[in-house]
Amino acid sequence: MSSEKPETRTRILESTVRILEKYGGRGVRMGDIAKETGISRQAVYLHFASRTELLVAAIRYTGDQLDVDRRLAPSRAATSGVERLRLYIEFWGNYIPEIYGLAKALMMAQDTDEAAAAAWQDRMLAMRDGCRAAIDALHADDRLAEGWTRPKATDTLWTMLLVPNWENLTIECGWSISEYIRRMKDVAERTFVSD
Amino acid sequence: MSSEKPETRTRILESTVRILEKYGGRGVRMGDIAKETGISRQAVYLHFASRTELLVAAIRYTGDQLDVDRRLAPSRAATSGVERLRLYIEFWGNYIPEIYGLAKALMMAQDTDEAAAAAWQDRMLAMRDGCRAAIDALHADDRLAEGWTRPKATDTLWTMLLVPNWENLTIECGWSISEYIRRMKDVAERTFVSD
DNA sequence: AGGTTACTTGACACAGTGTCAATTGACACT
DNA sequence: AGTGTCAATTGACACTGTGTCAAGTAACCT
Repeated sequence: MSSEKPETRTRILESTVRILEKYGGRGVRMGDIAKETGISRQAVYLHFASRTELLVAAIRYTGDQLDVDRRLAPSRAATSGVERLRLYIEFWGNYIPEIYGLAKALMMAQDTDEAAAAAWQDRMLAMRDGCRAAIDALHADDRLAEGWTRPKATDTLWTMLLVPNWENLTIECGWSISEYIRRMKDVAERTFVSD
Repeated sequence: MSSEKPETRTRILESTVRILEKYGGRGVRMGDIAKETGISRQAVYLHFASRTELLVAAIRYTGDQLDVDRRLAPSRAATSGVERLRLYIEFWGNYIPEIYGLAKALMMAQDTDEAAAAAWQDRMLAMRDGCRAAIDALHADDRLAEGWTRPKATDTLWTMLLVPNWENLTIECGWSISEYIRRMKDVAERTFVSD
């Protein structure tokens, strides 16, 4: 576990992230990852029992690398519910592009792979917690718009922020990251904030 | 093309829809479809050159069966922009559950299959037209909320109504169809309608 | 009877995942 | 030098699912 020389396991994870990012998660095979790492296909299996296990490890690895806690700090430190909501959307909007390749691969693996589904589910539930915290903060300020219960508002905000929506707006519609963030903040405010 | 006896092609389409609906689009193989139809796997290939072609034909077939034009009539007959928006969401919310199995299969095939991607894209662009019409109607009434251009509002409404969102709210969060419709109308109104 | 059409049967090529066994090369310990 | 161990290599193979191909069959039409 020391870090004197880049361990093969780590090198595999890094090239997995790199290559997945490059091809947007599409059609990346175990052999491609091995080639990118500069080892044999079987050597990958010495470190990860299956493609899914590798994908799951890769998303954990990038999560660690990207230091989610530090990025989340601003929204956690928000002094009002509205500010918390805005800062959380800002965090998330800047975070997605960094994990998109991985996310795409994991989302695609979901269809065939139970473990991948569970791993992605886990990540998305973590994101849901962030949404709930923002909605709760809004509610605590008595600024949650009428007609919403906290769970329903959480469901809705969570759904709005899902990766396929980001994908559609940025990749399909050609929005920039900053436009995505700006407009999602706007939509969320109009939808959830009273007054 | 007469309809005296159910043609094999039609029977294949019907069992495809049935089985896809049953398994939510997951893990349905050509052999399963053949078995469900009561013919050999190869017979399916006599009518459809590939799995994708079959899926595409199946979605067209259900589209025809479900008589989209009739269902769209109310929203097209709306006398105000707001009404048009609400009725369009109502149409769409009732329509998705009927095509969900197919939609899921087609969305999954997208990852590996160019033709499936094109077919689904085509359907989604048709849906986008409906969104644009609703936004245009709102704009014509001068009720499009400030900050929106018509294209950006169209992109956003379109994205909101995408199938994965429906999937998340109903299947994952457990919302009923009517709750989905009610709340989506509400969100869309708060987001796009001024006053 | 002959011909056409729709379907069946069984074999096979191909891609990608995952497994297995035999082998190599480097390093460490004695 | 000799031995053991560990990581990685090589090549073969099983398995699944798609799509292809060729030969055979059965019903229907004239």
